[in-house]
Amino acid sequence: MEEKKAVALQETKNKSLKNRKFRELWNRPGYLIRRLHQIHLGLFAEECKDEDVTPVQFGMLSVLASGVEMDQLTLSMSVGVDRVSGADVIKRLERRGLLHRNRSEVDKRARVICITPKGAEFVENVRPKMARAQAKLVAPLTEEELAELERILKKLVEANNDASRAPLGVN
Amino acid sequence: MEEKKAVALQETKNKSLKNRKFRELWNRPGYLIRRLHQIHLGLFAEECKDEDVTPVQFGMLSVLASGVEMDQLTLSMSVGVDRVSGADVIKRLERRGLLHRNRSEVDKRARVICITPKGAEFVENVRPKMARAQAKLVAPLTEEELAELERILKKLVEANNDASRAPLGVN
DNA sequence: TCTTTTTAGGAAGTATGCTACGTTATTTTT
DNA sequence: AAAAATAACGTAGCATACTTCCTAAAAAGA
Repeated sequence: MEEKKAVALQETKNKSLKNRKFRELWNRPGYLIRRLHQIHLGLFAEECKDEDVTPVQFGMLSVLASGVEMDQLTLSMSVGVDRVSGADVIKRLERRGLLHRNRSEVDKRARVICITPKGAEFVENVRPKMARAQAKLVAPLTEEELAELERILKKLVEANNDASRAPLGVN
Repeated sequence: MEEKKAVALQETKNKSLKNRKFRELWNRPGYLIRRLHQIHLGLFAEECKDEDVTPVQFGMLSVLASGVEMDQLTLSMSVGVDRVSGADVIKRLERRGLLHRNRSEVDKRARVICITPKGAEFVENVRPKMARAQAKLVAPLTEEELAELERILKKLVEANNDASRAPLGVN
């Protein structure tokens, strides 16, 4: 009983501690992550302004660039967006002639997505620009900090994967 | 001349190293950050499903909750979104009666935003849920890892602030 | 004072990223 | 084989988050 009380008290303490800690926007991890996401979008857009492409669009194309074919859902999941968002992105990429959406012979519900030669060329063209955006994003860090950041981010994404609305590896 | 050549060679090496490093989605910091951002949105939505509020909406309200008044631009910048996105969010919050948009007497262009009693109550109601979402997001980390993550994120956001499309402290 | 520039906001357009609902096709269960 | 569950996709709707172009007001400079 005594122990239980002590635990409850400790939990209350932790809770109010966290409430205090997260009181300012600047101390909320979620806020910092949102800001960094915005910054990456900005850097990516700047590097790729001639190509007019977004990180998600490039992500999809670079998955397809190895020559694999897959349905819309698999493709969406492999870049970590939900089915509907993915379908939108795919539609826009099709409109630009960077990929094909073929009806599957095996499964009449599915659309099989494959990259076009134009799309493959596009990927190789954009890849160095994407890499520059990534490099700029983490440029302020030392090598040790970058390694630590990547380790922690991967840990968080792996551990919380099911909390996302577009969890990976579900299908 | 020899030195210049060496430097150029080194740069080429670094570049191809980075190209190789960022080849897989999973090793792109921008990708990991986007995923973690999604995860936070998911956790926040889960905690606040009864209230139907987003992190940005809550961010705005919690800035206003101290009783300050400000124009739309200042408010938008203080939570790190651009003018237009901010105006949209403010419109929705006004529709729900959580804040007022009054024409400024001093500057006839500006709208002065202030929180309503209902809005203030809302903030206090939601604050613990927001804190729980933050806590869940970083729950997989040790205290040392959390401290390191926050330090690195702040460093990145500060250093890259101007790269964002909604830089802070500009106005 | 008058002109120029800057600033606050509105409106329209686009992309990402969801939820919810419906349709059709496939798979599983009975 | 028929019924039920599941799965892939489509459509509609909403929120965030930008861009660009516009108007009107304020500030700065000549």
